[in-house]
Amino acid sequence: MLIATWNVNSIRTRLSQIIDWINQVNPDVLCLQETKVIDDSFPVEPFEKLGYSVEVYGQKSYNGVAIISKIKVENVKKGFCDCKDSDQNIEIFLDQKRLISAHINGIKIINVYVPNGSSLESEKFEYKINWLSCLASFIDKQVKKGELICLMGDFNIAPSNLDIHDPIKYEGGIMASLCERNALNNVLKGRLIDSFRIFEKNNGHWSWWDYRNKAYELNKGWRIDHIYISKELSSKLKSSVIDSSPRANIRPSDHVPVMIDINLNDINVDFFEDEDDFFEI
DNA sequence: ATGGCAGAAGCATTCTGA
Repeated sequence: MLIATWNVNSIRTRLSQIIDWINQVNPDVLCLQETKVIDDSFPVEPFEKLGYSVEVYGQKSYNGVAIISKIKVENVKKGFCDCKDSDQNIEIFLDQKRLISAHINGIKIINVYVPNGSSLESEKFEYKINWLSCLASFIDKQVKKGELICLMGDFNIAPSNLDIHDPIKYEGGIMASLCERNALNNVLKGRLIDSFRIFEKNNGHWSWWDYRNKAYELNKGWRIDHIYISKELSSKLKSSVIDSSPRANIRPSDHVPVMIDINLNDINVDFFEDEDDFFEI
């Protein structure tokens, strides 16, 4: 089962590139961020023609997430709908469409577009940290329900200095601060694993290059797009890779796809047994 | 140290992103 995530920076501008990439890679599930369209304007037909169903949660101009899947999608949820008793007031998160989740093949697929935060002094930074706190509550709930989780998307955080081309220059700044890394680790709590780091321990692997200053030509990138999986899934993981090739396209997104290949042959049975246990509680 | 590039809205220029 191939599961991918890609911040496409406008679904309408990037549509043909996304279709080309799907035809090359043939993912089972593709999670998109920064679609930048209201749901009625999302171009669903090109995906449906290729045998995919499309679930969208978007808004005008900014943000917007979508799940595109060849496998049956169930129990679609939009936003932090399961966080009512957390210590966060989720009302402030309702107008920014940044999270969509669903069950696919017995796995809870959670697609996120984490706020950028602008700078550490900004009000947007506080929003980012609060948003991540709410995400932590959301994940806590899923774990308590016994879900197997695949949490992916644009996190706008480099988890370690290995994930920045020049960690000295950017140390402590936006996307690299201890505050953001702590907030991310509070989401993961050790129970969700960075799939990419299971296979690759070295630096030099980027998922985003700034449009400015010839960042791509100079390979000055960051790894800020991630796929986190439940510990229980890690032994089933066959690969986790970043496909940097679409960054060389004409008019590319500034992000590239990240994907995992996971062997689900013997997972569903275990999962549904666990689910029965859960419902008896 | 600073500015730089891209997309949306909408028609000149501003806002936002990372």
